Amino acid sequence: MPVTHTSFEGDSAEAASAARVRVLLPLPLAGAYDYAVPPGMNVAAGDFVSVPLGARRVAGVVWGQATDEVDAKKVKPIAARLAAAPMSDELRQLIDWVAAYTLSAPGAVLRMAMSVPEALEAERNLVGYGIGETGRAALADEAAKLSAPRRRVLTEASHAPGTAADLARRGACGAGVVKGLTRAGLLEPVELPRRAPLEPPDWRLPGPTLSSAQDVAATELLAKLGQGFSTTFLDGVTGSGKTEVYFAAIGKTLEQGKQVLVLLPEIALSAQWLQRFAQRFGVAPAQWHSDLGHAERRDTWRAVASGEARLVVGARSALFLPFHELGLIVVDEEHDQSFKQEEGVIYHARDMAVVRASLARIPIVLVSATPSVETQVNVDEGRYGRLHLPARHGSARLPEIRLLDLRRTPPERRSFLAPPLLEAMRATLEAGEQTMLFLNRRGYAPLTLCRQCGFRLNCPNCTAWLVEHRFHHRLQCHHCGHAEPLPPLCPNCGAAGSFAACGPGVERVAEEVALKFPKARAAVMASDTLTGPHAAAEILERVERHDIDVLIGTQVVAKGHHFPLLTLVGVVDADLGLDGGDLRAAERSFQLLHQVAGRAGRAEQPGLVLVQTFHPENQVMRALVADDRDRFLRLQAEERQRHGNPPFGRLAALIISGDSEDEAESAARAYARSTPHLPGVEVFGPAPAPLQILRGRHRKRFLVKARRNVRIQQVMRDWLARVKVPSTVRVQVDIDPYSFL
DNA sequence: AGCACGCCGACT
DNA sequence: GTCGGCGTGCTC
Repeated sequence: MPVTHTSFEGDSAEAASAARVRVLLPLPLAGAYDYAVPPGMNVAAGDFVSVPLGARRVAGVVWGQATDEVDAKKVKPIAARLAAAPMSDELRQLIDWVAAYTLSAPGAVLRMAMSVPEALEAERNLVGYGIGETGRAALADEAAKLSAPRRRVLTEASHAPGTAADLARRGACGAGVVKGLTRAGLLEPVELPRRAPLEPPDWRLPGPTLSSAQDVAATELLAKLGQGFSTTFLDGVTGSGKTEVYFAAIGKTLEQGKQVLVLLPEIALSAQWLQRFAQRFGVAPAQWHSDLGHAERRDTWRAVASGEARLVVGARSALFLPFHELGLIVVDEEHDQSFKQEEGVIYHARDMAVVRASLARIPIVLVSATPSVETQVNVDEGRYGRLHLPARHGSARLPEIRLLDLRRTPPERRSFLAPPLLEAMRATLEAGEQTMLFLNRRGYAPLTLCRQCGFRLNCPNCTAWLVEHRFHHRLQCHHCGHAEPLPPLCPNCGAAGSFAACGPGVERVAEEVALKFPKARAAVMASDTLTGPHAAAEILERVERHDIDVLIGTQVVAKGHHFPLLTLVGVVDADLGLDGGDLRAAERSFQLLHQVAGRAGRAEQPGLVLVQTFHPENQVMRALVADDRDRFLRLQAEERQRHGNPPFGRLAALIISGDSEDEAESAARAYARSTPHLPGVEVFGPAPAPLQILRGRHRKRFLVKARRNVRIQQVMRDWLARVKVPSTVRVQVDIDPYSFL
């Protein structure tokens, strides 16, 4: 093949363009840019390159053959080909796919796959010092004149080389001694690896004995490995042993020499999963999440690209890691909303994981005890397979769930726990057992108002109330992070001491518990009272040791963790998630409450769950009490079908925001004038967004609803192209919106 | 995303 | 008289 400067195929007929390639840059540009391949350089699609862009140099990826459309005068040569292993075809296809699906710039998607630019540079080893021939001779020669520090350092170096600082520390002397020894030729510079190599997970370790149901499921799952793309929903309640089933598939995939990706929500809080993995495979897995340090990120990215990391467990962004030999993807807690990224490139990691698996021609397993309606419908319609695990004999039985109708048994004034719940708590305490109170609301009170004039304390940047946090002595906005001290006087009427807290948050429930059960040891667990994963682990340990009688928490307490003495769960306000025009509100409530309820009880003694609600007749409450998930899902699916909602129809949101109400309003009018009128497409709006002002920006929303067979991306693209708005106006498209704020 | 170019307020 | 604010627009 006449490879002038590139190694693309079929370029013999266009020798001129053969020297030009498209390079995708990790920037939100409309498309890839063309660059000339300098003589002597050889590049292929997927190669990482460094290219000039304006005055700077940017790393990018060769995306393909260039056309000759761009003026030759503009085209600059590639500066260098980078050492990193080229990006796989599969990952490049995923990036294009996600960009097209979400209506994002391809470069913006690429940026997620190139989140650590330093990882592209060749791995540099550390300069260290080891003992040389002369040094060894000097050390062996008793008569040699060696100072005590020099002798200590040489002895240390003879055991193992190290960096200058390392040897000085081990020899208990200054760095000058190492320097001197090097100058004298007794120590010689050597290259040291920058970090210890990753231990691969050991799939040979014997797993636990599987129950017959687990064994059947595992066998079926194993049969799918290496057989191309398939999607399997692994269905089972907590304690049914789902994890062991997919661990079997992981072991087999590792044995076949393939890499594995496990996506988890909120990885920072799942120390328990890591522990389980380590128990099963002998080592901690490589991790990928937002609180990794810089060096750790770089090393992990490289280890994935080089194939050193055989398994990665990560949050949604791990989806864009540069695997080359991916053999299996697992999405645990597939229903969890945190898989939906709501900023920047707006995408759903579970759905895009299915796309990656399909492009890579590998199996993917979605795991949940309370599947999303989307997944359930995909199973019903035969697109996804299903493996079901019944609750295991001898495992925790489902607790008894009882509704407390707050209209019939209201709590006392200024109190939030109804008498039957207080009574159950008293009995639980007396029995020496533990209670968990669940309220999905951080802080002390969601609203603070002035009793004199009725003024409500609002966020200056958002259309939202400020939430009082007594723990931090502040008022906080839960949308933009604004925080301020509680003002001494009412900012509106100047009254002193007139503030009244309205409604409960976890801190206020804790106050009530302290008041009514002064002897009980209580603790609050919410995302803002925890300083990190360690803090969470510490509280859970205290619960385990029975240093805590009552644990009060937000949804961070809903996941995992079985405490044998935890026999009572109280849901303080089960109606919290029900309102709002969100089509997934009921589903989300069910998932959360089901998960919370699962915290109560143990094998010998099933627990009790008391659910405080004003709507005992609500579908969610009835499904909870009857423990009838499948019927609930069926009803939800039917309702979505009746209204043409996803997955039976398609939704897209258009969010317009500007610095002023006027700006947002006039931009919204411009879009309204060009609203698409197409068969099977309905447009709602413009409406002020429920959060009219968010982070100081005024917002308007359109909602587009289309029949399933409509290419909604094309509809949105055309609409956007018809309208011109000032550049200060931001226009975001959210395909398959989950949040309606 | 950077970075430069470009027109209006407080300083040497 | 300049230094510098960040609005606007481009980068193959």
